[in-house]
Order: sequence, then structure tokens, then C-alpha cells
Amino acid sequence: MPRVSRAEAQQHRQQVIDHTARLIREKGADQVSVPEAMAAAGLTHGGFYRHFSSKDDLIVQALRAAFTERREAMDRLADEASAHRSSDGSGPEVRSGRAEFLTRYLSDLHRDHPGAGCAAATLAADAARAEPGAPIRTAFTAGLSDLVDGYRRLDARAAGTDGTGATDGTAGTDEGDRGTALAELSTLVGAILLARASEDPELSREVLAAARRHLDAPA
Amino acid sequence: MPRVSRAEAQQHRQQVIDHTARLIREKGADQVSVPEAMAAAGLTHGGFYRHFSSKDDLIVQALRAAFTERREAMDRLADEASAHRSSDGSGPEVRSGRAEFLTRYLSDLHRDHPGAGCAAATLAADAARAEPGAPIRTAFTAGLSDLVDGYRRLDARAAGTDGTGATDGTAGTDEGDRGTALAELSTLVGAILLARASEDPELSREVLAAARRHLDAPA
DNA sequence: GCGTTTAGATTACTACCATCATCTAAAGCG
DNA sequence: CGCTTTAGATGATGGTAGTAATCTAAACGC
Repeated sequence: MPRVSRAEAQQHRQQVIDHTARLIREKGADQVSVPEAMAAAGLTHGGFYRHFSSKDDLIVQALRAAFTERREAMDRLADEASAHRSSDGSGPEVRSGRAEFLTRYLSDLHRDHPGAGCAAATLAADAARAEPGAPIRTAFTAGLSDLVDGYRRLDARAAGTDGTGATDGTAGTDEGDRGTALAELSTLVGAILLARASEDPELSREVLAAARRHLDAPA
Repeated sequence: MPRVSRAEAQQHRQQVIDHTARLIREKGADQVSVPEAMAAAGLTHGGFYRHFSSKDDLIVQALRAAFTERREAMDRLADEASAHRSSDGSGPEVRSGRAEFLTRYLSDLHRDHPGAGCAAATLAADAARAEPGAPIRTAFTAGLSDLVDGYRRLDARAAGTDGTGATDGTAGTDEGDRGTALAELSTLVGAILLARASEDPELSREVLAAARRHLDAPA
């Protein structure tokens, strides 16, 4: 049935993006077809080019949506942690945002549901394979930088800054923080990927536990 | 021109596997077609099923070849390091196998040549996306275990064992070594992936340097 | 040497892909 | 209300994929 209200059309478009954001994380950026993405939103492939200029266009928008979604979850965690801190006020917060984030990131739930998980982990290989300058690479890079900022805001171990003023990436804090965030994110991404790829459940569990221990240790 | 000597045929077969081992690391396991793999070895797609039972069969064999190649490089490094140690004999070896491995793994050269690089990094996502029990997953898991053993053998920081007796994975050393190896390999895999996916060369360099610093720190 | 085997080329088949042209009927707007 | 716009369905096109049948000539076994 053709022609739907503008609001409905916009909603359909968003649904296509959201379902694609899940599909590319589950199956890979190149493994999602236009008919499949449209069908996931309950549509046929016909109207696709009224919404997106190309398949790559959709993929990039879905990638951005996936990163945004995760960054928002991180910010929610950071806000909760700092809220607890100010309301409680006594010494170090009981549960830092970072610790909670590590627990969730390295959880069985995250491992077993890549479609709702970290796009940096699921799509790094796809971005890496794209040729230099490809939209998916620039989008991935932007998303990664965003995650790094979110992680630094989450990390309560550094000097008592609230982190809100450090989103520009250069000013506000020293380089050491950023390096630590990059290294620790690398560990997280590698661990969740290897855990997912391990057929042996014991090895899979072991990888997640080892990463957690490793990230808890240095201080 | 049909019919080639048995030796030539076997050589052709090996060339197909070797080129495919490179191609899947460069483009992803699902992005290499049968015609492409055969053409890379200078053949047409016609004779493919005389050599391989299916496309998946080739992919699995190529995956195994990639892991084997890397494990052998690690062993060569370990042998060189222990040779230096025994010939020199004075205190800690000047250049541990682990340090040299980290330098090479996190190098620009490795980042810029995924086709000759670590299969655990390039193909983790592909293995993770395969359904449980798929041959590519079991092959990846075996390859990963092999790398872990190789890494532990490389790591000279542990108690003065030569590591040669610990390839079975359970006996010989305690679990702590294995956990450290898993966590550090996670960091390496994550770092090289994020470095490759980063469009910004500065960020890319930063990721590799941060991982190196992170792995040098704890001791 | 000759008959059998077989590596590889050619060709074909089915299926799916991205993209586009066309059609429809309802939404939007006067 | 009537005209124009347009979201979405249908269908076509050109391309490529995996797999398989057929063909060929050279290597192999006797």
C-alpha cells in the first residue's frame, strides 16, 4: 500500500536504520542486503532509494546510530556514578562508572548479543578493510573518538575532573589519560572479539575473565 | 591447458591456499570468491572442486595456513631469543622474545599489511559471526590456542621455564600465565584492529603506542 | 606405447545482489 | 474538492556468486 504520512515515512526510515544497525553488528557490514534491511522494517526493497542515496549511505548511518547508542549508554552510566558520588559524598564511590562499564562490557550478555553491543568491536574489521577515505572509515573513526571520550569520562581513577569539559579531545587533560583509555579500549575490543570467536565455552569465559583481571590490576 | 603433473597440481593447490590465506585477511573470509581465489593462483574457477570440497573447505584450510604461518614466526622469535640468552648468559637477555614480538605486532608494517599479519586479529569477527560448530569457528579456536601457547613460550618474564613442555595447555605451568597471555593478546588484537580502522593517522599511531606502553608497564 | 585417469578450461544453471523504471493510491496542499 | 506530490510495491536489468556437467589433452600405470 503506497503513500504513507510524512511522519510514518520518517519513522519507517528510522526503523530501517535501527534494524540495520543491529544487522551489521550481527552479520557484518557487507553481509546485509538492501532487501534484508528493508524487510527487517516490514517493507519491500522498492522504496529504498527514496530514503537512502545508496547502500553505503545506509550502512554509514546505521554505523553512526550504533555508536551514538553506545555513547549514550556510557553517559548514562557516568551520570549515575557521579550522582551516587555527590549524594553519598563519602570517600571513593562504591561503584565507579568504569568498574560497572567493564563488568557489562565483558559480560556473557554482551558477548552473546553483538547486535546490541559495541560497534567498535563488531565493525572494526569492516572499517579496517575499507579503502582510505571511505565514508565508513571516517564514520568509524569519529565513533571511536566518541567512545574514547566517553570512556575517559567514565574513568574515575584520574584527577578529580568531572570530564564534561574534555570532549574536544586536545585541551582539558593530559595525554596520559587518553593513552590509557585507548589501550584499555583495545583490550576490551580484543577480548570481546576473541571471546565471541572461541568455540570452546571454557576458553571464551577465560578470555573475558583474564581481560577483567588485567584491567583491574594496574590501578 | 588441462592435465598437469601430480606435483604441479599439488603445488597449484598450495598456491590457492596461500593466496586465499592472504586474501581472506585482506578482505574478510566472506569477501573472497572462488573465481578470485583461483585466479590469484593463475587458474580458472573450473578445477576448483577437484581440490576442495566446497568454498568453506578452502576458507578453513586457508585459515589454518595463516595461523600456522604466524605460529612458526613466533617460534622462530622464541628460538632466537633463547639462543641469545644461552650464548650470552649474563643476566636477563638483552632483547626478550616478547619485547621483539610486541614491537613487530604493533608496528606500522604489521598494521599496513594485514594480508601477511595476524589472523586472530583480521578474522576474529568472521569467526565470531559464524554459527556455533561451524568449521571456521573450530579452526579459529584451535589457531588461537596455538597462538596463546606461542605467546607464553615467548614471554620470558615468567619463572625460568623454557616453555617447551607447556604446549598441552593444562599441565606444566599455572593458570596465571595463561590468563596474562590471553589478556595481552586481547590488547594486541584490539589495538591492531582499531589502528587499522582509524582514518586519522595520528589516532592510528596513538593506539599502537598506547598499547605498547600499556603492555610495557605492569611488569 | 596405449588405455585410463584426471587437472584444468569452458560453459551452464540457479540464485541473489544493487540499482533503477514504472505504477499505485493515498497524503499534502491549494 | 481536485491537483500535485511521493512512499512504497512490483518488476526489470545487468552482474556476480557457488556449484556442477562436460570437454580436452596431457600425465600416469601397465
